[in-house]
Formats: sequence, structure tokens, C-alpha cells
Amino acid sequence: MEFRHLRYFLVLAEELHFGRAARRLSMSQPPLSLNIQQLEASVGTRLFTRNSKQVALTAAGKAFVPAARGLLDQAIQAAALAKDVGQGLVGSLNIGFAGTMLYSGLPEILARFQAQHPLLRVMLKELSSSEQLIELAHERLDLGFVHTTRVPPGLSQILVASQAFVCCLPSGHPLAVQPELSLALLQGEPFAVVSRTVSPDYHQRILQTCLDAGFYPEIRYELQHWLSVVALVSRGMGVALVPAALQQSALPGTVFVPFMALEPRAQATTPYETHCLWKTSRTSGGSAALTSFVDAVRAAAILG
Amino acid sequence: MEFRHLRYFLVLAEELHFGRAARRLSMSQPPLSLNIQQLEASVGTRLFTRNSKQVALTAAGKAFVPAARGLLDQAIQAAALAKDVGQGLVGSLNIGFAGTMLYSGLPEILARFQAQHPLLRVMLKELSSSEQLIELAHERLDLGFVHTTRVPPGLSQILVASQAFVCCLPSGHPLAVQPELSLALLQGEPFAVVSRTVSPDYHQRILQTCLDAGFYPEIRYELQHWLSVVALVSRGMGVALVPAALQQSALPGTVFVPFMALEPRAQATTPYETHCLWKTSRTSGGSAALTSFVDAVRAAAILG
DNA sequence: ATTCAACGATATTTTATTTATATGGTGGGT
DNA sequence: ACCCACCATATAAATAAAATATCGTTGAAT
Repeated sequence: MEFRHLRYFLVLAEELHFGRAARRLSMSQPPLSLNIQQLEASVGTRLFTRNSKQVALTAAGKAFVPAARGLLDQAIQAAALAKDVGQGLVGSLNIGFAGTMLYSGLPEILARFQAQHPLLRVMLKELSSSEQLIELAHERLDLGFVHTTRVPPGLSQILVASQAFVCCLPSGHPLAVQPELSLALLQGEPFAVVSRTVSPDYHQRILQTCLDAGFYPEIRYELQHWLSVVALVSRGMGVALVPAALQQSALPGTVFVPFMALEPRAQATTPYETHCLWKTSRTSGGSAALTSFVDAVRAAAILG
Repeated sequence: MEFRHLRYFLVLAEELHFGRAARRLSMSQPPLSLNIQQLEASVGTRLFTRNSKQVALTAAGKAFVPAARGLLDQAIQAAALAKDVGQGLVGSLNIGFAGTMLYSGLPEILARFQAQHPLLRVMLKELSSSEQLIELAHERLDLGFVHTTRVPPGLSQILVASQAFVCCLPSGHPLAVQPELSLALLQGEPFAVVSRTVSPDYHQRILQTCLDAGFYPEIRYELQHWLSVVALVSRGMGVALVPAALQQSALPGTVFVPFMALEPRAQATTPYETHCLWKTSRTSGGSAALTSFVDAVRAAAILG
């Protein structure tokens, strides 16, 4: 059975006349006869009764009409769907993100992208940076928002957000009233940090920052999540250095205070950077949806 | 797009290797490459990414796999369905019947037929004999069970049942105790008959039978249905001559009594015959389901 | 770094399929 | 009984598909 047979069959089923049907198909009559015979042979039954004066559908032919129509329609739709997927108009994207991205532009990027690609289903999964690297390698994620300086080979990246660290203090803390403070003043305070396994890079940064300020921080709490760190501070249990974006979490009982650099002209710390990562091979002809998303991220990164 | 493309596509999507796929398709590799290119051209997108070391499905290709499978499956199922319809295994039959057939073998015929063809949907419609002739001519009925002696051209027939007329009397009637009676005794009784428009042939028969017995029946009631006739008798309102099959209706208050022929050796009346009718053209290659049903009727007619 | 082997794409010939032209049979209408 | 309309068949031309041979590319091994 071939699609050609179905097309010829449907026209003949309408016309019930080999000559007219052949004319409508812009072909001559004999090949139409042959094609119908071939179709009947492949189906295994007569689809038309025909004598020299009359052509009519058999019961089998009547039953076959909607099926044939359905097959042709479905073929067209299948092609259209595949084309749309190929052009990134429809499809699905699996995107991972570190928790802080909720306060660092992810909602904006997503809203902008969804407005331009309403048929693309974006699935978001909160994962630590290191988990995302694994998932990206296994192609279980199409793209991830991570805090990592070391980028494995084969991955492309865009700098999405860059923000300073700030001190996070409980609102009752004596230093909380300062507009800006010297980091050295936090010496001896109990520090809350995100666990090393969740964000190894962050650990290194906090440590280096404190050492630059001339003291070794007393790390008493290791949490699994940034919001847990802020929540812990809000209960008065300790202090923390967190990305500035966490200010927007607006947890009651917390105060965020910038801290000064040691030398007046320098930055207080190297900024905390969020990168968007994806497998380079996936955007070079691979997934148009991913390419579109990367474009959206790039546009947002330029604006921000 | 052709089915060939879909078949090749699916094998290649499994193997992800042109050489192996071509071997599985028992063809050489170049035409496979060409066919995939043609499919991609007709769909409008790349379905595979390929370099000399690796073949992989694109997102569009992944989306196209189930669609292609569905199309091939549907084609096979459509052909199978049409074939079954053509062979009379599945389908539907519209069958008309005169009311008395409910007591003259129709349930038995139907049960036997349905047991042999469980996938055939049989739709039954109670219609008068004359109505059935019209419906048969318009092909709105595939087959009908009628009481008609005159068969229009183009219709085939089978004698399904042949039964005598019997007297139907109210149980309180003085003649109801007789094992057999002479028709002449019913002279002057109020007769109930089925309306002439419903069964013109029957009218003629009743009249002739009574005239043969030497009297003209006093027809006081004209009913639309045989069961109405029997019901009327059961209420003591009159008497009737009805086909023997009506005995099985078992309406309380009725008694059925055979009547004697005038001459001892002859039949009391010509038997009341039920014929099965259908358009001859429909069984000669037209509808296999109808042919099967006719066969079932024929078998039942021989047994009965 | 160079070579080698594996793979998919392309070119060209061969084969198969499809179409068109011409003609034969069949049934209905006059 | 003839003719006309129509579908089927036969054969030739055109088209499309497949096979063989070859090229270009890529990744791995030496």
C-alpha cells in the first residue's frame, strides 16, 4: 500500500467514475484502474464493484474511506509536527537551575521566552550546580543555570548574572544598623554556609573572602539550600555571606548589609557569577528549541 | 512522503547506522541515504544528525518516530478492517421483519448467525411487508422478512416459514372447547383483521378462505399489528384467523383452534408463507455479510 | 602528526515501476 | 441490432528506485 493509492482511492470514491477521477488526478484512466487493483490486492478485498456502466463502493470500500482519509491527514499532521519541533516552535526543554536563580532573573527570562514560544513546554528542576553538570553530561538536562567557574569541555556558557556578596545578619544584631561594615567585624560570629557538596565553589569563595579580611570564619552550620541559610540567620542563630540576590527573598528577621573592601578602590569581593550552561553540540543543528532558549537568555543577559 | 520512507526511517531510528539499517532492509546503503533525504525534504526538517562516525535523531526525529509507527500500524489495521468487512466478518446489517417473525424462527436464525459472526452488528426493524419492499428498493434495508406473494424484480427470496391459519377465539367462546372446528360456524362473528395497508396480501387470503367456507366475514376491526388482533380477541371483542405462529404469543384469554378443510383431503388453507427478501445484486460480490446471513437463513429454512 | 579504517554522501549505470497510447470487451440505451 | 460509454488489458515510453563503484570526512591508533 502506498499513499498514492489512498489519494487515488479517495478521489475515485467521490467521483465513482474512472474517467472523471483520472482527469481530476491529471492522469490517464488506465493507470488509475491499475492502481485501484493494486490497492485492492494489498488490502485483500474488492473496494469497488464496477461494470462498464456503474462504479460503486463495496461495504469494504465504504469502511476504507474514513481510514484512508485519516491516514493522509495524519501523515500531513505528523510532518507538520516534526517540522515545528525541528524549528523549535513546539517541543519541551528540561532546564535545571540553582535555587538563587529564582531571585536572579530566571522568572523574567522564562516569562519572556514563554511569551515568544507558547507551545514549548519548559520543565524546571532545582538542582545544585554539581548535580546539573552531571545531568547535562547525561543529556538529561538541556540547559542549566549554575554557579561554577570550572566549565567541562563540550559545554557552552553565558554569564547570566553577576552580583556581590553581602552580609546577612539577624535584625537584632548590633551591626545590623550600619549602612556598610568591615568584614573583620564578623570575626568570631557563627557562620552559616551552604554545604560543600552542594556548592563547592561557594565554600572556597567564602573562605578566601574572610581570609582576605584577616580572619578564619567559624563555620558552625552547613545547610543544603540558600534559603535555609537565610532562614537560620532570621532565627538569630548566626550570620552569613550570601549573594545579593537573596535580599529579594524578604524573609522577616533578616538584614542585608554590604561590606567594604580592604583597599578603598577595589571591589569588596569578586562578584558571584551565574552561568547558563549547555552542551555545545545540542545547539549546532541539534535542538532549535534549545537554541531559541539560549537566545532568550543571551538577550536577558545583555539587558541585565 | 511514502510508506517506504516511513519503514526505512523507523529501522534507521532503531539502528542509528546506515549500513546496518540498509542490511536489515535488505537493500544497499546509498538508496537508504537518498530515501532519508527525501523524507527529510518532504517533512521540511532534518530528522537525523549524522557525520561519518555518528548518527542520532534530532528532536524532530524523536517526535516523528511515534507518528511514523502510528501511520504504518494504522495502514495495516485499516487494510485488515476493510478485508474483514469484505469477507463479512465485521460490519452491520439492517434487517426488516414483519411482527410475526418473532414467533416464526427469527430469534433462532439470529442467535445462530450471531454465534458464527460475533463482530457483525445486526440492526432489526419491525416493518410491514409493504414498507419493507420500499426500504429494500432504496437499499435502506439489506434484507427483509415479509409476507408477500408478489416479489418485485431484482429481489431474491427464500421461503423461511410456512404455517397454517388457525382460528383465534376468546377463551370464553362456546366454540373454544372444540379440538377442531368448521370455519362456517364463525359466520356472523365479528372479525378482527390486520389493516389492508399493512398487509394487503393477508386481507385477500382471509376473505378468500371465508368465501370458500360459504360466508362473507363481518370485518369489524382493522388493527395495525398482529399482536393487537390477538389482544383484541383476548378481551372478548371478536374472533380472528391468524397464522399458527401467533399461538406462541401466549396472550392470556385466547384459544387457538385449527379449522377443517371443506373437502377432507385438502389443506384447510394455502399455508401462510414467510419469505426472506434481498436485492440480488447485493449478494453477488456486494456484501459478504449479507451473503453470510442469507446462508444462515437458508440453513434454518432447511432445518425448519 | 600521519595513517588507517569506518562511515555516510555522491555519481553513474542497471533495474523496476509507473504512466501513457492504443485497443479489446461488455453492458445499456435507442 | 446497432452504437456509445465505460472499464480492463496490452504494450511502449518515461520515470523513479536501487545497485555498484567511488569520494570525502572523521575519529582512533600508531
